[in-house]
Amino acid sequence: MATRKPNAKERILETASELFFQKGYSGVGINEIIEKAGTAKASFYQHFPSKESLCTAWLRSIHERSETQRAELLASPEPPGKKLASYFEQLEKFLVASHYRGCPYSNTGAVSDENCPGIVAEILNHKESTRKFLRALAAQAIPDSERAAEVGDRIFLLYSGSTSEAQNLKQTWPVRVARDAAVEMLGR
Amino acid sequence: MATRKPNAKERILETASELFFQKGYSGVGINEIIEKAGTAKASFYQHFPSKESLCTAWLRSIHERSETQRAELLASPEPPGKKLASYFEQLEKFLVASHYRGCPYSNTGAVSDENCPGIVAEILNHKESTRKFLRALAAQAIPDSERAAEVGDRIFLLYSGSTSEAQNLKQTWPVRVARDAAVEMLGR
DNA sequence: CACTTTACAGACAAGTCTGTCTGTTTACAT
DNA sequence: ATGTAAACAGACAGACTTGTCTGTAAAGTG
Repeated sequence: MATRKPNAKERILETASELFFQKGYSGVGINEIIEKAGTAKASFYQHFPSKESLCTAWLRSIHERSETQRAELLASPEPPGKKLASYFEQLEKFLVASHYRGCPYSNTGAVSDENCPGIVAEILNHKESTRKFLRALAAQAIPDSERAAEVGDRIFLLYSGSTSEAQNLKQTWPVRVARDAAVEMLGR
Repeated sequence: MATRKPNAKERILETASELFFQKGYSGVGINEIIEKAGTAKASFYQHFPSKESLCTAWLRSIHERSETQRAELLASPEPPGKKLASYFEQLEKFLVASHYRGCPYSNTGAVSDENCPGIVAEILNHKESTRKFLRALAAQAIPDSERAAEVGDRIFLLYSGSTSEAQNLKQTWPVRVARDAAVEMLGR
């Protein structure tokens, strides 16, 4: 027995991604992760120096995925209003599929101590990146660049608020309300 | 020694309020609470059957405080736009004073398990109450009641999003951006 | 075949957590 | 003054936490 399976690191990261997202960073322990990933504890600490570093690896991986999605959307030839609407509709699908677990970054930030600089930095990076994306999308519809930045920021807040409240209320109306408000903002 | 101080329950609740808010529900233990409150563990469990019940008592107490503030604001004779602006400015002061700890309800909801029905109910209650308040405030400026409800919901999302992102970014601009957007929404 | 990398199993340390329990002391009201 | 309620101190149980350590087994490479 003890059949050695390769790619322990990948298995750990995938399992941890699922668990961190569904149960929150502080709600999951190393023991549960390695048990569900089918690895030994020594294998874990060979690849990750600490639980926090596993967390930052997770946040970074989902950040990269969303970055490519956003780049594709920005480059798409559809009208900006339609792209924005479909961005919110993507969010709605994501929230329903994940049982309204909300934003992984905000959730993690709500529990991680101040003495977790790596995690805090990852959250900051992702949030600023989201803001930048929405400003760029707004700029595709609004010529005045100063006004576009302002509208982009407003949409950023609607996006964040709808994610958070859909999580709290376990309902989808916040996302639809935010989508309509955001699209209206673009349309002038 | 062992000078018996009365009002152990109050001291516990006050201490826990401070700690839960600053460090998050899952980041604070019973031992820390009773130590800082200067009570014995037995005294704690005489007043609260569990940590969760202490948490719901905390959430309820701050909910009641904000309810009276909102009732006063709704009844004030100032124009609705001004009231809304000052509601956001209150939020900004609160966030700065608390070192950007964000919304106690959302923060608690991000970590409490699904098997904490009392906490979940308290969050739901507060959030629905906030939504109702903002709908009522919007109705004071918008005659069409259906449109007022829609605008109230949008402001609710701006309010939530600005709180959340001010926490993540540790900056105040989200609150000011949300305030301006919200006031504009009322003004037509 | 020999060597190195990778993963395995699992005990262990040192600390945390919630909650229970026993017993003592203080304050107050009758 | 006597009974009762509330608060005290603190040991204890049992489970959990992160991280370390020792040793072994399997796979790939020269």
